[in-house]
Amino acid sequence: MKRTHHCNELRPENIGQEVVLLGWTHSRRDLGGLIFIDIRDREGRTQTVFDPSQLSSETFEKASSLRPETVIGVKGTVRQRPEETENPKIKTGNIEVVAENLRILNTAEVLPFIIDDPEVASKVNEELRLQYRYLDLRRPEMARNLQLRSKVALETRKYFDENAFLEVETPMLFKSTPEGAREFLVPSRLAPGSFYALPQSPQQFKQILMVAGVERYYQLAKCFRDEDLRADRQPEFTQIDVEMSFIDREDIYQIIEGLLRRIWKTALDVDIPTPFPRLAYKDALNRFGIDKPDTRFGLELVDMTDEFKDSRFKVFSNTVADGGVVKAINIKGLACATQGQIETMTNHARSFGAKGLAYIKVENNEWKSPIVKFFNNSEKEALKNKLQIEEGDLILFAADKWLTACEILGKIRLYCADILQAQGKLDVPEDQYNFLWVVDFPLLSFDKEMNRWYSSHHPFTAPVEDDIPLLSKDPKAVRGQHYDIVVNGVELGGGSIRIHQRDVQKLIFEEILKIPPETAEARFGYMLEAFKFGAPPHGGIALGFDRLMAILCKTPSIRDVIAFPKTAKGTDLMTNSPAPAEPKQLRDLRLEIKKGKEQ
RNA sequence: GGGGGUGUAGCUCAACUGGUUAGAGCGCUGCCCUGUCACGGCAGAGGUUGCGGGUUCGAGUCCCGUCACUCCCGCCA
Repeated sequence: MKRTHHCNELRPENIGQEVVLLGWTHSRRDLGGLIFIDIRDREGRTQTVFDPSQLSSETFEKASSLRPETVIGVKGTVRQRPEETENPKIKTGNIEVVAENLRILNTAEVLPFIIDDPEVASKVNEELRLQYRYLDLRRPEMARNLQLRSKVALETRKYFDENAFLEVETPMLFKSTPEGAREFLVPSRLAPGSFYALPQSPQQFKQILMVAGVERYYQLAKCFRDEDLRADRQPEFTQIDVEMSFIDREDIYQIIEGLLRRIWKTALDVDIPTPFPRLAYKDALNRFGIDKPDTRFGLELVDMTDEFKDSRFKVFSNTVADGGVVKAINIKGLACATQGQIETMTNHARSFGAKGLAYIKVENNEWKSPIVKFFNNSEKEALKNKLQIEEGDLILFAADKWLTACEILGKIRLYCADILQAQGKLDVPEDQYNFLWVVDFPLLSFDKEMNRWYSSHHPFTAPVEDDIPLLSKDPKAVRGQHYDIVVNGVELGGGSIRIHQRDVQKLIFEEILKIPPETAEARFGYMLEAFKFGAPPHGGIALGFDRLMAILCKTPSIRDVIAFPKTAKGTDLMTNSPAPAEPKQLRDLRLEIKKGKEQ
C-alpha cells in the first residue's frame, strides 16, 4: 500500500478516485452495522466508512477492533457525503473514503492520555506530556506549532538571503568567558583538566566574522545558559542572530522591521506597521516603570516630585530632599481593590526595599486614604488635575530613588492590569502587536556590593559617540548604542553597535570594568588582536526565536514551541537526562565526583 | 538559594469541621446499534489518595520530612 494523498487533501474534485491514506486511527465511531474511522496524519484528518455490504467480513471485523492511534492504511474510493452528513469543522468534511481494504501497520496500546480531544488534552498534566512527548506532539495543536516554527525559520532564511546575508555556523565548543550568564562546561579528553564552554551566544564569533569581511551574517543559533528556568527561559534556546558591517543603528532597525513584517505576514497574515516607535529607556521607565513596556493599555505613571517637594507629608518631601522622586499611578476603576490585593501590591513595593505603599481609594466622592490628611489643597488639586482623578479610581504612590520608584509602580501597573482585565474593565487586545524600539540605555550600571561598574548590555557595546568623553568623568551619563525590540511587554531581542577600535575596547575592559589586563588578555585577547588588523565598524542584534514563536503560536510558555523542552529543573522526562556518567567516561576525562549530601 | 501552587482510578476532577465500603465524567472491557463525527444505549472492571514518619479510637483531610511538576523572586554580560 503506497500513500496517494495526505489526510487533508481530498476534496469534492477527487470524488470517484481510488485512493490510499496512511496514518493514525484518530477516532472510531462504531454503529454496529457501519463503522466510521477518522484517519489522521500531520496534515489533518479524513473520514473513512466501513460498510459490510462493500467489504469482506474479515476486513469489517478488523475495522471494528481498531484501537485509537493504531497505524493503518486504508484503500478506498472517494465519494460525496450523503446530504446532511457533511462536517463543516474539518476541511475534508464534504467527502469520505469508502473503504475497500484495511491494513494494520502497527498496533497501539491504551494511551496514557487522550490526544484526540483538544479540550481535555490541553489540560493534561505537563509532566505526563513531557514524558510521552511523541504522543503530545501528535496533537494537532502541537503539530501546528512545529509546522509554524519550520515555516517561520524558512521565511527568515529566505529574507536574509534576499538581503545578501550569509548564514555562517559558529562552534558549539567554545571557550569559557565567565562574564554574564553561567555557562555549561564541557571537559576535554585530549586536554585533561581543560574545558570548553557551550556558547551563551555567538557574540564574539559574529564580531570576528565582521573582521573577516563577511559583512552580513545571520544564523539560527543554538545558545546555552546554565541559569534557572522560567516559562520563557530554557537552558538551550534558539536565537535569530544578526551582525552587519558599515552600518548604524537605523540600518538594524530597518532590517529587523522588515524581517518582523515578513514573519507576521507569513505566520498570521497580519500587516504590522513600520517603522516601529522609538522610546528612550528613560521615558520607558518614567511612563511605564519598565524597560519593556506593554503599550496596549494606558495606566501610565505620573511624576509628582515638584508638587510634593515641600509637602507636610515627610515621607514624600524627605525623599525629594534626598534626591529621590515621587511617582503616582491612577488605576482607573480599581477603588474596589480588596485588602488582599493592596497587600500584594505592598509586598511588590517591599520587595524593592520600600517601607510601604501609599494609596488613595476614590469611593462615594471621598478620598479614602491614610495619608491624604497630610496634603494641602494645592497638593490635592495637583493630584486631581495631573492624575485626572474620578470616582472609582485607585491612586498608588511610590517615593524612592528614581529607578526604584518607577519599577515599583511598573510592577503594580502590570498586576492591576491583570485584575482589571479579569473584571472586564480593561481591554488588552490579544491580536494587537505593539512593537517598539527601546533606545538610549545607559552603557554602564553600578554594582554597589562589588563597588564597580558593569556593562548594562555587554562589554562590546559602543558608547554614543558624543558621550565618549564622559567615560572617565561621569560613567553613568554615558549612553550605549544599544537597542531592545519589545512587543506587548515581551523583550523579543536586543543588540548594539559594537566597539571596533582596539583602544576603546581596551579602555572599557581595563579602565571602566576594571578587568585586570592579564585576565582581559586571556579572555578577549584574540578579539583585541583581531581589531588590530582592520576591523570594520559593525553592529548587530539577536532575537529570541522561541519567544517569537510563542507569541505567534499564542502560548504563554516556550515549551509549547520547542519539540523536546526541559522541565523547570532542567531535566528531560522522556530520556531521563541528565544522568550519572560511567566510571570509564570519568576516567577518560580524569574527572572525579565528590560525594554530595545524599551519599 | 527563597516564596507560592499542585499531587486522589489510565486522564480531568470531587470528597463539609478528621468519621459508613473514597465518588463523577471521559477512557478501558463485554454486549447492542447502518449516517456518525466528543456517536448513542446497557452492564462491568479499575484506588499503596506521590513517598516516609507522626498526632488520633479513627487521617485523602491535621503536623513534620521528602520527591516530582509548575509559577514567581534572586539569577539570565
